Order: sequence, then structure tokens, then C-alpha cells
Amino acid sequence: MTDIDGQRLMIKVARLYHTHEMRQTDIAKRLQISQSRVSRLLAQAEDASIVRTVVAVPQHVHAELEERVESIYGLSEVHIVDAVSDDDAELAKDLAYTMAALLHDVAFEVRTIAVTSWSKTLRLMIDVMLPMRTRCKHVVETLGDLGPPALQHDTARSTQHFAALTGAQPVFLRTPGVAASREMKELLLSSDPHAQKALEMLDSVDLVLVGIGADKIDPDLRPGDNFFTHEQFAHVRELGAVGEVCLHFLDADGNPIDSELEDLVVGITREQLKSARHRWAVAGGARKHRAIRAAVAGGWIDTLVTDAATAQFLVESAPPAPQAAQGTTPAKGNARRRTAASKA
Amino acid sequence: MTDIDGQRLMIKVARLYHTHEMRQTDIAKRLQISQSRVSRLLAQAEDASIVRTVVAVPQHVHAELEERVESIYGLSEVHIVDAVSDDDAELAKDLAYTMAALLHDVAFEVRTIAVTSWSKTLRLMIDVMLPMRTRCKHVVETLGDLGPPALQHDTARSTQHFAALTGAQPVFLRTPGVAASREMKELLLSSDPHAQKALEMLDSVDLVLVGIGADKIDPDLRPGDNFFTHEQFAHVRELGAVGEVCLHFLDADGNPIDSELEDLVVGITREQLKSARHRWAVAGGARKHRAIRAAVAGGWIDTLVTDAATAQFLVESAPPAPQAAQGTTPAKGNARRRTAASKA
DNA sequence: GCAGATTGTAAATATTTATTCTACACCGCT
DNA sequence: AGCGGTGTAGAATAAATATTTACAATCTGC
Repeated sequence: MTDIDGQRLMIKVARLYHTHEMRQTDIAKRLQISQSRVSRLLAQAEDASIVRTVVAVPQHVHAELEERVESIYGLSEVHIVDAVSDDDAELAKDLAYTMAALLHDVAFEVRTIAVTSWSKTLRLMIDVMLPMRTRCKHVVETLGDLGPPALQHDTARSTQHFAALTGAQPVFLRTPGVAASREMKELLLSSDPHAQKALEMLDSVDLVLVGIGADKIDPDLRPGDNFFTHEQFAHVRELGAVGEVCLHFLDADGNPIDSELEDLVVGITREQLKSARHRWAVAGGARKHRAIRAAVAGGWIDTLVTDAATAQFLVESAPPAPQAAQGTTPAKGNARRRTAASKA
Repeated sequence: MTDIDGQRLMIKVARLYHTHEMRQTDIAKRLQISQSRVSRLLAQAEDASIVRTVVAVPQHVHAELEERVESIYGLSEVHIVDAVSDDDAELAKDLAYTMAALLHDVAFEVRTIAVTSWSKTLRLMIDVMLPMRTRCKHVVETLGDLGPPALQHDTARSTQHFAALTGAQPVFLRTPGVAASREMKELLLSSDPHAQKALEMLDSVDLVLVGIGADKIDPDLRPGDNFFTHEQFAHVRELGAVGEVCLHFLDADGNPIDSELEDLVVGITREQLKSARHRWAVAGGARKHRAIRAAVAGGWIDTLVTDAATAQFLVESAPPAPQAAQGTTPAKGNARRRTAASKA
């Protein structure tokens, strides 16, 4: 009772303040409470994400650059945020907000979404998303558990939260993401019907959300601890790896690198990834430039959210030989433009 | 140049403030400008609706009442806002925000939307909408011009704005909405191919947005001035009218009232209205109770956004004889529930 | 080229909002 | 009943934000 009542008061205050634009003192007078209480209720509403402020970038500021990247690499959409700085943490936040906004109004029908919640940026995105009404039925994890238990917990929570936001059922992959050996992987899977089911669901995915990893080990992931070792990373680097998408290592041109590591990963396969109807990646920052180019050049994704500097890098580093769309003309291209809505 | 630059600065400041949660003084220091400028840029961003704060009502507070209205009148969805007060202006704002939020995540495919921008609440809704990516192609007005030129201008601007927000083409009905006589109407239409085209497009509408009018003349609309006269209103009241939807007058049970006024209106026909795939209405307030009941009882709409008091009235006033859905059991019913997303 | 309008600026000030701090109510426990 | 612990309230106060002011720079139309 009291909680419901408190909640309603909070919402009422939030509405009076934000949508009716009343001052806190006036609200306090009207509701017969103190101004400090109003202030506190508002703060409460804020971090219960009852109120949310969104900063809508009106039309695409970097439209031209976006189109050039799109046409060079044959991507269907590129979204460039002009980040407030090139600091990694701040950049991640900007990318996350942009991706969230983008996701929030997907125009196409989505039944199954695969999500890589172990990407830091994607977790951040999930944190800042608003609930959305979709017809999405399932949210499936793309990879098994990686890293220390704390991270696994975050990841599971993110997946669960994402599912709640979209009104879908979460499908977890609660299995070590990197097995110690091929045999170990078989063993793990054979005894885990849940994991088998999850992996099967990755066969038909409408939208997959991925991060893009560099060729170094993320500091959050202790090497060896439920993850590849430094040695294993060094090995694939020797084979030419410049980065990875869902732990599939890629060379500079985006070709997948065959190595025994492929057999150790429990998660979405190359084929499953490529067969997803839409494949969105979010990544940026100088550290990941080469990895991102590999991911787009290899056609592993079709929509990219990144920063201006990375986009610039993608344009400047000569388009690689293989499956790039058509000619090199970076002109108007085939890409559709999106809704603009600036006002007088 | 300067404008673009100013715009980008504004956005940058808005992002630093809202998404990166920096203090104004820190932003000022970082960007080498004064705190007051930061403050003003933020205000600017606010009323350019670059930033928008939304108050998301978590789960439906009035879920039970909603379901009862739904099942009694056979509506597919009812959304109740618990308005901050019963003052008409404040109520309209609440209704508008709710409708906007609702519209923003329509899950179904929409190609053509018909909009009644001469409803005050709907205009307000359009003002507070955010741009949305849809596949909507056309936004068609449901009625011709009503009232004084200033209102006509507002209406046109709203329609245009709504189209811009949805990325659709606006289709105007720039013709008097109420003709002086049947002959006059014929004459007006025969010489106006644009209007003819617009009226034709109303044949196949995916979503129509309407207000609900009481049986009194709205103060914004001077009687006679491009609108019905007091005498005409009195006449339909004598015939039993309690309200209207798109200028189609209805009796207490929601049956349409045949009168010569039907022949004077240039706008969506009864048949066109009923044939629209989805029909959403927004209205509330004691003044309109009877009109709203007529609209829902007559099956003129399938989704209603209203206030708690009105919903209560709808439940209490005995369900009318005709085409109400099934039995009288106001229990759980057939209605689906929507996404909830409350957190710990 | 210059008066008048417009816009942008920082500093000072006023207003609004957040954060103490203290008091008190409400548990669960002995 | 009496005793800490916990949480929430309002009053006072600190901090943050908005507005006013006065002046400088940049356009605008003659």
C-alpha cells in the first residue's frame, strides 16, 4: 500500500514537474509537502528511470561521412555520433545512447533478437534503454559465460533486463563461453539441454547485436579465467588476427581465421551470425579501428554505430579488395535517408 | 556556418549535461565558455526539443479499470492516465503525452495515418511527439478547414509537423470543412482535385486518430464562422445528439444521427471511419463523458486514451444494449497485457 | 561608413534545487 | 515496556542554475 502510494506520489510529482513544468515549491504547496521532499521524489523517479531525458540528435550531422562509409563497405546503415570526447568511457556512453535510440524505433518486424551482453557498450546501452513495445518473443545470448563471476552476473542481468524492456523471453546461455578443450566443450554441451536449445535458436535470428573486440584482451576479462589466455591471443595475432566479432577472430580484410580456438567457443557460429537478418554492431575508439574495419569489410555486420574518428579511418584506409558493394564512387549512393525533424 | 556551429555546440552541451551528467560549471570550464551560456544553450536545446524528458508511467496503474472498460465496450485497448488534476488544460496535457507515448511505439505496420488535427488534444500531442522512424507513407487530414484562419493555420502546421515526425507525406484537406449547403459542397469539391484525392485516400487508412467532441460548440470555433451554427447544434441535440466524432453526431447509444448536417461536412465518412484498421481516440473530462460513451458504445473507435474519472463513468453507466462485445462479466477478459518494466 | 538593431559575452545577482542536520515515527528484539 | 536501528520528514542551509545587467562585437540598411 504505502509503496504503491509512494510510487504514485512520485509519478504525480514527476509529471507536475516535467510535463506541467511547475516549480518544486509550487508542487510542494499544492501537495502539502515540503520542497525537499519534492526534490527527493524527483531524484527517486530519476533513478527508478520513471523519468528519462533523451537528447535527440536532430538530423545526422555527419550524413555525408555516413554515406561514404555505407557505400564503400556496402553497409546498409552507418550512424556516426560526434562524441563529446575521445575518452573511452565517455565514448562508450555516447555510442550506447545512440544505439539505444536507434534500437528503440526499429521499423521492421522482430521476433528473435540475439544479444552479446558481454560487450561493455551493449550492457551500457541496455541500461539506458526505455521499455519498448515490440512483438519480440525471444532474446537469446550469443555467447556463453566469460570472465569472472561478477561479470557473468552483470551479463545475465543485462540480458534479463533487455528481455524485460522488449517484453520478450530471455534465453540464457549459462555455460562457459570458452572451453578448455574441444572435448570439454562437447561434454559441457551434451549435458546441458538448455544450452543446446539456446544454440539452436541462434539459427533464425532477426536481429543480432554485437560489439567488436580488438586483438587485445579486455581488462575486465582476466586471461585464462573463463577466457582465452594471452598465449592464445598471441597465437591468433600471429595468424593475422586484428580483432573479433563474437569471438570469431578476423584478419585485416575481415576473413575469418581458422584456428583451434574456433572449436573452444560456445556461442553463435559464423554461419549463424551471417544468416541473421539484421546485424548491428556498436564500437568505436582508436584502439579498435582495425578490428572495426575487419568486421565491416568482411560483411559480418550490416549496421554500424561508431564515432566520427573511426568513420574517418574507415574511409581513409583504402577499401579492401573483396566483397565491397559496388564501385568506389563515394557519392550520393543507394542509401535511404532517415527522418529529419528540425523546426523553425 | 555559425548556425550549424551553434547547433553543434548546443547538442554537445546537452549531451555533456544530460547523458554525461556534468555540472554546468564543469562544462563551461571544459568548453571555455561561461556558465550562463551553458545554461542558455541548455534552455535553447530544450525548446528546440533536442532534449526531451519523458515520464514513463511504469506499469498501468489502473489496469483493472482499463480491462473492465475494454470488456464492457469491446475495445481493444484502453489507456487511463491518472491526471494530475481535473482542470481541462492540465488534463489535455496529460492525455496528449500519454497518446504520444502510445503512438510512439505502435507495433503494427502503418502506411497511412488519418489525423484530425483540429482536435486540441491531438494538436498538443503532435507538439510533444518525438520524431519516429516509421514506414508510414501518408498522413491525411480527416476534415476540412474549420473555424477562424488562425486555427486553420495551426491545424495545417500540426498536420505538416506530424508528417515530418513520421517521415510521411502530408495530405491536406484545404477546403472548408462545413459547407453552407449541399450544393455548395458539391461545387467546392468538383473544383478541387486535391481535396478529391485526399478524400479518396481516406478509403484505406491503417490508423485514424480522432478526438471526441461534446454536444456544445468548442469556444475556439466561432459558430457560423466556417462551422455549424448554434441553431444547427441545437437541432441535432433535439434529434438526440450527445457528441460527435469527426463531425458525425451520435446519440446516447452511439448510433449515428441522420440529419442534413451530414451532407455539409467535407471529411471522412462514417463508412471510411469504421473501415480504418485501427481507430484511436483521445478525450477526457466531465464535459465530454456522454460523448465519449457514445463513441465507444457505437464502436466508432477501438482504442481510447482517457482519464480515470471518465473511465469510471463508462463503467458505471450501464452498458448499453447494442453491439457490446460479450457478456457483462467485467472480469479478466480477453485483453492482452503490455510490457511492464519495473526494477528492483 | 555609420546609426540602429541584433547577438553574444562575463559578472553579478536572484531563483531554484540539493543536501545537510535534527527530530521523530516505526519496527524488531530483549 | 524499554532500547537500538532504520527510514523518512521538514527546516535550514549550501549548491547549482537561471536571469539580469552592461558592454562589446557583428550585421543591416541606408
